[in-house]
Amino acid sequence: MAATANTPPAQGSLQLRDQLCFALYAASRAVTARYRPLLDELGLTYPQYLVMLVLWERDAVSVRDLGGALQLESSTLSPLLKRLEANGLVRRERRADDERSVAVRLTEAGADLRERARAVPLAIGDAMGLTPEQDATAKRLLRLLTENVTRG
Amino acid sequence: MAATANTPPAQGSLQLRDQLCFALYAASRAVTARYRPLLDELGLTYPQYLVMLVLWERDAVSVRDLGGALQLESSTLSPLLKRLEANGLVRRERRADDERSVAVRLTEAGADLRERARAVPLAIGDAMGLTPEQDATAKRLLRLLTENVTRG
DNA sequence: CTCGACTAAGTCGCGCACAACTTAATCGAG
DNA sequence: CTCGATTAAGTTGTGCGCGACTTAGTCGAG
Repeated sequence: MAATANTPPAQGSLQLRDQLCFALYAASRAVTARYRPLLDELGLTYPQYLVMLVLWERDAVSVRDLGGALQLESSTLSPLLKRLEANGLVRRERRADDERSVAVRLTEAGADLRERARAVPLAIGDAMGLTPEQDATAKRLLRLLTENVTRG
Repeated sequence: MAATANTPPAQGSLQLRDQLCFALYAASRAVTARYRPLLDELGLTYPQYLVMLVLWERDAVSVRDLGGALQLESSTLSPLLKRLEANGLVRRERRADDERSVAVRLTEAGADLRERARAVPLAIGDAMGLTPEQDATAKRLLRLLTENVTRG
């Protein structure tokens, strides 16, 4: 009976609760859900918010570089950017020096949104409720995991 | 210049690389991507695989309980289960004692798939490349994070 | 210069994920 | 017993996320 309670997860267990992958999947959706009401206020979805984070750091980014930063395909980004453009937050224009490439730039409204977005990471950090050490450890492990799983 | 390299992330930074939420989002998608070729062999998507994990543990589960285990809405599960049924892996039948509830059961093919799925967690665990301690820490932190973010 | 390889962005189809809603069954206060 | 509230499952609409493919522009060997 003690075997059920305290046995460490067997290698290759098919039990849902043993699996890191599920903890990851559940946590990711839970965090996104937590963002939703805050981002609704800004008229953004979570992936749109990530794109805006990149543009607030550095304006005039190509779709390719956005994909590199966010690890997203152009087939995901193109429609998303179209929606951001329709909402008046970004403009897209072909690069003069390479007509294949498209530069995504903030509009005035897109740049202005930054101020209103400042409260978001604080609110989320607060909701996450991890100590700075836990936060750092989590980030370190998740990056290592991403690295390992992507290479391999 | 040392400030750029070694400054700890400011509270409420809008920098993408500082954010735990992005590390989580990226890791989750990277892990799912790693599963994809393995699950293609079994004719499953990743969320379908999670449903099968639950059913392999305990057969005849209601949609409600599946939702509880996986933290998914019926609006996500209903079409997913329909596809699993179309692929011959599960059956759905109304409960006699409560006609609102639907019991999801494995077909023979669904039960048989379990054997072929045994290799999957091992392969993924291997690809993740974390030590048992790192794996345990990651799970612990992700569950804590999910808990905090869900309650709050 | 030319033409085939490569690259950037975008389209299309499918399967989630979830909010808002609908339908049907059950429950429980009066 | 009855009827309003609750609950389970499903439907609809929107936005990802990605594989497979298309279109258009660039590059480089010959």
